[in-house]
Amino acid sequence: MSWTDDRVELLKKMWGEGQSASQIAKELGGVTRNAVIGKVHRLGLSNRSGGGTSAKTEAAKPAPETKAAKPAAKAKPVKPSAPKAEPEPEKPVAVHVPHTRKAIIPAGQPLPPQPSANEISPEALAKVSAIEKKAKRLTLMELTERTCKWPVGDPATPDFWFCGLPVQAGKPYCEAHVGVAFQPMSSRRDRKR
DNA sequence: CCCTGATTCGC
DNA sequence: GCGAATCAGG
Repeated sequence: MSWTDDRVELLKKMWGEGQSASQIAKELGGVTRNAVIGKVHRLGLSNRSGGGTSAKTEAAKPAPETKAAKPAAKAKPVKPSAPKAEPEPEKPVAVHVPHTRKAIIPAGQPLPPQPSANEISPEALAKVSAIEKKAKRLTLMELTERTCKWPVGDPATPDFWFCGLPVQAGKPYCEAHVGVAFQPMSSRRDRKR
């Protein structure tokens, strides 16, 4: 397969839409994701401009050493990683409070934040509902590093299970559940005084 | 282990 | 120009 004008155009389009290289390669057919990435670079649109997703602006390497001489001493340049001060409220796994049970939470204690009690995008919820039909229904011990750890059901009930669908990129949940687990930010100023 | 993009280099 | 192999990371 060659990069016809048509295919290049589709490549540009999909890349602009934030599609992954593998996705694009699959769509195009006859090429691998490497080919796509290589082409993207050659086209000079390596950076997804326009406020895309994670735009990696890799700083220029001070020493573009050749591959021939790279023993093991990896000169680590300075890492100007800005200190992220994001108080992201990560929800602990398996701490979902069963609404039906009554004696698990000590009396007088404030309830831990429940994700389901929040106002989540209806679309995200629908996505979750849909995804839960396909869930693998894993038990706690079946969970691995790459299975979605989203709990479903009442922990005090036989039909309690974890989503178990493949997670993505180090996140604890699958794509759908990440959507509801990590709230952007909202409905926090109800503490209006 | 799955995925992602980035880079290199023989072709 | 092309893309597999490799690198680097989530």
